[in-house]
Amino acid sequence: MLRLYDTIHGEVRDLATRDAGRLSMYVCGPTVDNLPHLGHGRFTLVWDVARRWFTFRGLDVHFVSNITDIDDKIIARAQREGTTESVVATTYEDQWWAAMAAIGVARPDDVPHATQYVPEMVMLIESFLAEDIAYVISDGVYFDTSRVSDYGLLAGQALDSLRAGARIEANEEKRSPLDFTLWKFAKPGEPRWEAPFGEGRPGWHTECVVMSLGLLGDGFDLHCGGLDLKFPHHENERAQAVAAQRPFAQHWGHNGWVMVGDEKMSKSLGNFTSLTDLLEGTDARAYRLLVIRSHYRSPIEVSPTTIADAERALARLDTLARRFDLPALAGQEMLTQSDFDFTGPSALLAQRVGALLDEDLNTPLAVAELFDAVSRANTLADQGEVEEARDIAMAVTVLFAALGLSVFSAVHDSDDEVRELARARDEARRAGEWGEADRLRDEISARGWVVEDSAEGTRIRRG
RNA sequence: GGCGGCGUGGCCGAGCGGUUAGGCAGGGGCCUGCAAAGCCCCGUACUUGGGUUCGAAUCCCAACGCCGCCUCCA
Repeated sequence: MLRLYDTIHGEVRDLATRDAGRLSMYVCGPTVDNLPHLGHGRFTLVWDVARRWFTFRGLDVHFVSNITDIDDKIIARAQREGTTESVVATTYEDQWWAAMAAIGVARPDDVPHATQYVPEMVMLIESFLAEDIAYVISDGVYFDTSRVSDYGLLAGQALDSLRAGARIEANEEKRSPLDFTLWKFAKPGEPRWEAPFGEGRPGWHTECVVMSLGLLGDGFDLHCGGLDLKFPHHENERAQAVAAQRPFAQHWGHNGWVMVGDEKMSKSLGNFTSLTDLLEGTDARAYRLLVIRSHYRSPIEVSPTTIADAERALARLDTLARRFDLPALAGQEMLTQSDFDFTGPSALLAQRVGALLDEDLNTPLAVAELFDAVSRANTLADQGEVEEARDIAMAVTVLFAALGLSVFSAVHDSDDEVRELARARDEARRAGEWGEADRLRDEISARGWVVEDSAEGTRIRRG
């Protein structure tokens, strides 16, 4: 049984599914008003890993993640840049998918866009107005939070306590500072949709309820997002579902933050905060390894140091793949356990790693287990137990691939020139001309390559 | 003010009552013509002060420090 921490209950619980063998999962996606940042990278990686693991374990996962393509920030950017909202949204959505592809996050099964669901949202808001659960004031339509008796469930605080902590609200017309926008009336020049209660655009919280329920249906299984979305976003989504008398997500998952060292976060300091920047010049797999090396609910430190650390750890894995000539796995397509045959020494490994991941996705312990297995495989190979070693090494790459981390030989195509130098060096070595051999090695490394001598022959790899 | 989290060896990061986490970096060794890769060994860490316990990094209390949410945020 798969188990996962649930925010509402505050404990790890069985991830029971509404439909046997199927898991419906909604992850709040980005607002496309800017380049994706490291935090976006983390949440997408965390839930991509979860999705992949659930799939690996045999569940038929229906994974939905939205794109918020209309929002104040998008409007602001469009005005600032003298362009339209849809140009801004399209531009940054393209950047988003490019970054997702780069970090190996699989495409969701459905990608609802907020602007495609406006009529449904209008209907929902109308029904709230009809029952006085929502009310109209000068700048828009608001949701009356007092109408939901258990409001504050996700926040872990009662309505009164939340209200007491609310900051000074500029809008005096609201019944309560906690009441949130369902619909914003359009100001001159702003994009607008028709609605009986006035032209405007939907509020963010309304988008996600409508899209998640619309695509996954009542009482879907799992709703995920960053910890910061817990309140008010998820609280407000839930409040609307409750008010609409529709069973909502049965299980809530929230991932931890990305810490970027101190407050100094600038490209000039090499302290990149944009995912796009990070991906320039680093192996994207390093970020995934960094993410799975810690628990998804813990904060992680992302800095040039921790990324470089992960890159070196990755090299150790790639070296293993090179040693056994293992094929690269993972990518857009997801793996299923039933496609693999874990027998012999790898059976125990797969079983242990599986048990760890089944229990609230304990990726750090799973990774530790896998690194142990790397040592074991190398040791066995050193001792000549090649078959057994290969079996374990293979299982290591499969299990990493199950989490979306592709381990591969990284034998980049060296050019003819480098290959010729290597051949010349081999000849020199055969002739015992060590001075010449070393000189040739220097030439090879000056071109950015590393030569390795082994029983199986000379290998050239990227340094 | 309310709610919540965190402080682990040089760095990252698990563990959450008794066992070597793991990775990276560092030191020593084996292997190698020399390297690279790999393997072995090493550092003996848990903010502080009390307490509970046969036994605490792990539970309780307090203090200090850091962070998050209560406003848009992954």
